[in-house]
Amino acid sequence: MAAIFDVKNVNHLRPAIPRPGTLPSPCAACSVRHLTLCAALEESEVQEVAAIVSTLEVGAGEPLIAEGQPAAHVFNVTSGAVKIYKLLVDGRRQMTGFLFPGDFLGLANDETYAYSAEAVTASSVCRFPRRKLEALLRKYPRMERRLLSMASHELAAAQEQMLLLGRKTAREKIASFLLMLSRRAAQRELPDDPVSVLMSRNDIGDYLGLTTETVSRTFSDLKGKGIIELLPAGKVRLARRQDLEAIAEGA
Amino acid sequence: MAAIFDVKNVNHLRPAIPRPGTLPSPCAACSVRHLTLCAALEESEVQEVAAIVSTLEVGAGEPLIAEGQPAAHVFNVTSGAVKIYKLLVDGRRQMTGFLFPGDFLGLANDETYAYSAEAVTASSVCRFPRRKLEALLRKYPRMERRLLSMASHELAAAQEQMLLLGRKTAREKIASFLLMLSRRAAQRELPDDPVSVLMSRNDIGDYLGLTTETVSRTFSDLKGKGIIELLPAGKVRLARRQDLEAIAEGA
DNA sequence: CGCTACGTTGAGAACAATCAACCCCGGTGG
DNA sequence: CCACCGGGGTTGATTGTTCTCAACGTAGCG
Repeated sequence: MAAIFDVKNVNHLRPAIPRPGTLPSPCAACSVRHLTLCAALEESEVQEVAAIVSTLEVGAGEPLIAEGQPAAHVFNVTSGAVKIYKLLVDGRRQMTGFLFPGDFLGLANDETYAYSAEAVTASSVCRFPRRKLEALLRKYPRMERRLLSMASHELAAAQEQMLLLGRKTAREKIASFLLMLSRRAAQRELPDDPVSVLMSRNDIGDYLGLTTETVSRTFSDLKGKGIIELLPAGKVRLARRQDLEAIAEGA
Repeated sequence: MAAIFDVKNVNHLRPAIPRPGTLPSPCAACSVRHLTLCAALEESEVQEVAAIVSTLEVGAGEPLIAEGQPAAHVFNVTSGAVKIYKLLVDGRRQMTGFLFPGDFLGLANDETYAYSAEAVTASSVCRFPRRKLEALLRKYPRMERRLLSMASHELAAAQEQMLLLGRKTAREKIASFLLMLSRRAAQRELPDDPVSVLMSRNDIGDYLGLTTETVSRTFSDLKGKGIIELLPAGKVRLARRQDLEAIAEGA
């Protein structure tokens, strides 16, 4: 339990390619640009972004930001998977999101982060100093508009998640979760039917407001009914997607 | 139960002052401007906003927007209280927010609203045609920045609410709810200690992921312990705010 | 004056949490 | 090489918080 609090030290973040001076623009080859903030920019403008970002690699389980820390940076996930969460004083945890390539994190109202973030699997992120990004946003209103659009999308997702947390049963939550993963994989042109579930049962529980045991039991139950199949390496086949969708919507 | 579905017809929205031609600028006297989108604007620019808004009055319980409808307008609450919510197919409802003067609603990614909204008490709202507002945002980037700031604030609130829904007990939820109402009243310079709880037990339940009965029981319980006092007209005195805060945070 | 909507309280049921045992796997060190 | 350990996952038994069903009180309104 104590381990969840070990999110203070963010010093083990390492630059991806530790060869200053020989760095090619990390943005030029960015494979998720069409999904991110930078989708709003012309090729030439991307250069300016490249000038202010650092690319970082984070190992599985390593912290990226911690709730309450000064919000100095904004991040963009470029590979892997990141989880963001909030804690109660006694250690209860609520995952507020899983982030995949193209998703951003670190927007803050006041001067500190409102949540913690840590890598689920080995991941890379690009990091923008907040001040410099703000300057860039002022220069390129299209970029700001893009950010607003992304935030508004996040807001809609958050409301969907509130519906799930407040009103869905364990079964409905798991069904919704698998479909969400599948849809997001599809958006990124990754396999969406045997869908890859990278996070632990415990992480899933903390995302859905359930315990590990209930998550595990519910997976088994859905498997028993032939609605899903549990494959090796965390893959899940959505054998009867229609049924899964009906369950997710509360039918 | 069927009644919750009667949110289709939004034709009973009435202009506040049905005397076209003699309308004074509704924005000039706007008492919540410092809390809204328009906080970003100069006096002269507010004129341009005034040119595109309509002011509407909505009676208690009347719908404002319905999930799935074409998202033609964005709204700003100027008086009263509005609830926004999502429904499951069988009628289960999750309130995703209570809105007070200065709050906005109607941001949409795609072309339809992601949630329904209805007045809790008699309220007034100002309504922006979405297209025209977008044009204005393009013209005044400060306004767009203000909107981003409001959206990002909403996002933080949504994450806090996810923590509540997924991980707090009934007691903690009610304590958090009362403190939230108190804080928001204070922001608006309204009485924040005997705090005014305008919504029904059922609405509160649908906001906190509880049933009416549990909400009622939990209020009674907190009253029994001397932590709150239930006064007439839906007022609640936070007799021991410290304790309430400790409960809300899970201590 | 009776109706309906809302709130409160009680009794019992149910879903998910808790406590606990066990398995499997990968890593480590004897 | 294998025994040990720890983390993650599964399953079982039991508990408990919240839901459900039900009754009743009260206030507002036609």
